[in-house]
Amino acid sequence: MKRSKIKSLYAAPPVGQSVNVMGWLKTRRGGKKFSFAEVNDGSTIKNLQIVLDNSRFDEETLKQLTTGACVSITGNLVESVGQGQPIELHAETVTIFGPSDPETYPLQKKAHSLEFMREIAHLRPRSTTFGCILRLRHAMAYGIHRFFHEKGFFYVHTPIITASDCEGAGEMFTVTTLDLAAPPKNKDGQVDFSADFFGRPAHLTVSGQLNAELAALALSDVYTFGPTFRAENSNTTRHLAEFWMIEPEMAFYDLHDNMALAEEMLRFLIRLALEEHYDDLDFLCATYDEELIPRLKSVVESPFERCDYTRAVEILLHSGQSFEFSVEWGADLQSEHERYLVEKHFQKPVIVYNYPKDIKAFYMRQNDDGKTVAAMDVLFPKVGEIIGGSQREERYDKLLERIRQMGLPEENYWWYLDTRRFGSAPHSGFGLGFERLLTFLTGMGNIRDVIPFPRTPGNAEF
RNA sequence: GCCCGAUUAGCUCAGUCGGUUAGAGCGGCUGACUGUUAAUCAGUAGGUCCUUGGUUCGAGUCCAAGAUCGGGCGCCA
Repeated sequence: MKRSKIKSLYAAPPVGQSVNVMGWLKTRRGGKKFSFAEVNDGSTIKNLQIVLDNSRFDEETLKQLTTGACVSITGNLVESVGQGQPIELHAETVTIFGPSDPETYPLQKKAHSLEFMREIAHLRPRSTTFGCILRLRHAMAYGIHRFFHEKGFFYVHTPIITASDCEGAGEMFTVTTLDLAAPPKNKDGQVDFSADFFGRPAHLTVSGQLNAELAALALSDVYTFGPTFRAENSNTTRHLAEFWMIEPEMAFYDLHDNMALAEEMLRFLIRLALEEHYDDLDFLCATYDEELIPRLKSVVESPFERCDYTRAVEILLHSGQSFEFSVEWGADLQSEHERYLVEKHFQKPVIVYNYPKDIKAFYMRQNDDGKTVAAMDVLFPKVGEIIGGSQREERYDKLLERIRQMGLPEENYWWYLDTRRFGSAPHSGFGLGFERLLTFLTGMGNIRDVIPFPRTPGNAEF
């Protein structure tokens, strides 16, 4: 018999028919005559209740129906007599694929702390919470491709291994095949990377942006969506050493077009989650954060605030709030400042734009005022900065000037500068941190709980 | 990297002023129960009190160092 997924049984119950389900037991309740088990196969948050007439099964089989066991059950699907579920399966045959010793299986039929589940990351996909998160993570990945595809964007694959440091800042992981115990040295005693695999120093990418720009200056609208790596010693609930980033890059977009696209995408994705994955969100809302669904709805329903940096500074200076870090034109906004703007002053997502040029990257387009660049950050409640982007500097001379001013190795950027020498075009783009989006969407307080296998300083288990 | 806090049973935690035999709930196991919903009821097992050193007649409790975890900040997405 063909196996049915539980999601499809709930969607269109074949009541009165014989069906087969396969999955993992969440719990079993035993009685003298009947036993009740709940099986979950991950296709949906919902479990299917299995009813077993104890007299039909040998004791050994019933004994092996423990929390965590993997089973295949065939039987008659019927409308449930009991309250709490519309349908249930009256078991006729039971096969135990993988028993699970209840004394040592770490996931019990009770709530566990998120901290504990991080320690059992190899088993936490079996938990209800992580099942929700993995389904939502998929939904957002799919939604991102769908959003861009429907707008005529092309998905480009930018390299994971790179010899350039995109922003001239940020610690990178080195990629090498040299013998670390005895690397070849040159005359000056430095490691001789000409003997390395790539014949030069190589790193894991911190951003696909520069490569995406190359594609945008041919295909007009493109995006990358891939893993990125930062070797920063960041110990927060918002940072990972390995994370996924979505980076669209669009020719002929100015900063305001860029902001409009970012807003449209975020609202599209959150609406998608609310419409198609309400079950999962509802569980997370009830379990972890009762404000979750209202917050998601408010983002979908009300437009984001636009606020230029200079005005943001004015608002903060006149806020009457005392901040740990003082507010001053020219300094970057601190977390506490961003939080005030989003959560207190505007009470909705805010896009801050036109930042002082000295605190932003070399590739951002200089504004006519000579002081600011066409940068923008999308700030969300609870999670803070979720997107950073800009209109790119398309003028060769201005770009080269910034590279030199910032002391970057000009020779590394010859190919990037070439795009400004041949058919340069105004263009813009941004980077969305995938896990930050998921942190916001799921209401999880820690970014380590929205990625299957988090990599952070000192932690690469699993 | 900086600043706080925590670490006691499988999990979540309590443990008073330093005192003799370290507790609870949940989970597990055993049994009872005619359809249960994180079932209920009864019983039962389960401990390197993070590690090392120190103070003390005596340390889960006080002190120091270290480890690990958590939160905040910085860097950013």
